Amino acid sequence: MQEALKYSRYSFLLDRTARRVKQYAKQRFRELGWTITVDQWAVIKQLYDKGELNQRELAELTFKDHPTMTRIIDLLSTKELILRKPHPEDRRSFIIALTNKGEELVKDCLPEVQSIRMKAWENLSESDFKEFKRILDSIYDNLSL
Amino acid sequence: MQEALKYSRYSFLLDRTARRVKQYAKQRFRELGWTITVDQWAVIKQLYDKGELNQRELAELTFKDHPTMTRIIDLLSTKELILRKPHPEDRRSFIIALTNKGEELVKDCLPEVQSIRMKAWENLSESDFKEFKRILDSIYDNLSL
DNA sequence: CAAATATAGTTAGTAAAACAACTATATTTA
DNA sequence: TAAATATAGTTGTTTTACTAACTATATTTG
Repeated sequence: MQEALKYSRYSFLLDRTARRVKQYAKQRFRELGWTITVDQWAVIKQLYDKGELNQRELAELTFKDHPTMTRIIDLLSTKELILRKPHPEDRRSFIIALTNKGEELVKDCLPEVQSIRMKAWENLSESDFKEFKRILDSIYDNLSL
Repeated sequence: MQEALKYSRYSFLLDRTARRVKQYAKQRFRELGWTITVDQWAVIKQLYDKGELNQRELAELTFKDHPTMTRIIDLLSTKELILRKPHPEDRRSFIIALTNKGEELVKDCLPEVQSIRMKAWENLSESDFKEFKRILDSIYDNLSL
């Protein structure tokens, strides 16, 4: 089965490219003197877009698991970019809110993040984007539980 | 600039899908009772295909950095799947070789790994694969240093 | 209502990624 | 040849991923 060998390569390409994208963003973040990581950015960006959320909601939106989210939240709290507020009706839960400092940071960084993201997409078209999304979603769904 | 917002999504999709692919393979490895990780597999598969290599060559082939390779090699050595042999002409370097046990493991696992890899590709075509590869390579190159 | 179950979040362990700083050895060049 | 530079690999630190096991609180059900 020659096909198997060939399609086995997609996972390598996928992993390699995903790591490069993250590495590139991480490096630019560093160069710009930002003290947050790319994954931390994803969280505060969600809070900026959607407003206050609990940890479960943040985990679902960013496709991270709960322990990972706990730790990212811990780090963002230490940096005083977000705040854990007790949930008024559910004592198991926290409401996560951006601080003023966190909101300022998102506003300041947003244009630069967009240009970092655009960089990867140079020389690619609108229809490439659609194809790419379709194929990624298909892979994702094929492996869903 | 509406485009920036939209293309910012590709990195999320990419990261999410790459993680799912790795997670799926990891879970299948577990279910099959295999004691190696997906990244460890990538290393012993290279050795199986290409024969003895040094750590630098393995790092380049798998697109991992040297510290990461050192640690994967350490783990595979502990499991006695590979062997670090001194390089006859360069005392800084090691030659990494599969043990018999390592070679047996690759032979035993290969068909199942291929079927794990094929699973992701269900409902996708030959030309999808070409498009996918082209776009991933383009992103990778756009972000190269 | 009490017991069983589900949910929100945390902690612990292992693996991996990225970076910096390091040791040891080779190679280049002044 | 001695000094400078390059290369192979290691170690330490931080962050993230995933799993399992855990605490505390809510909800369901018998």
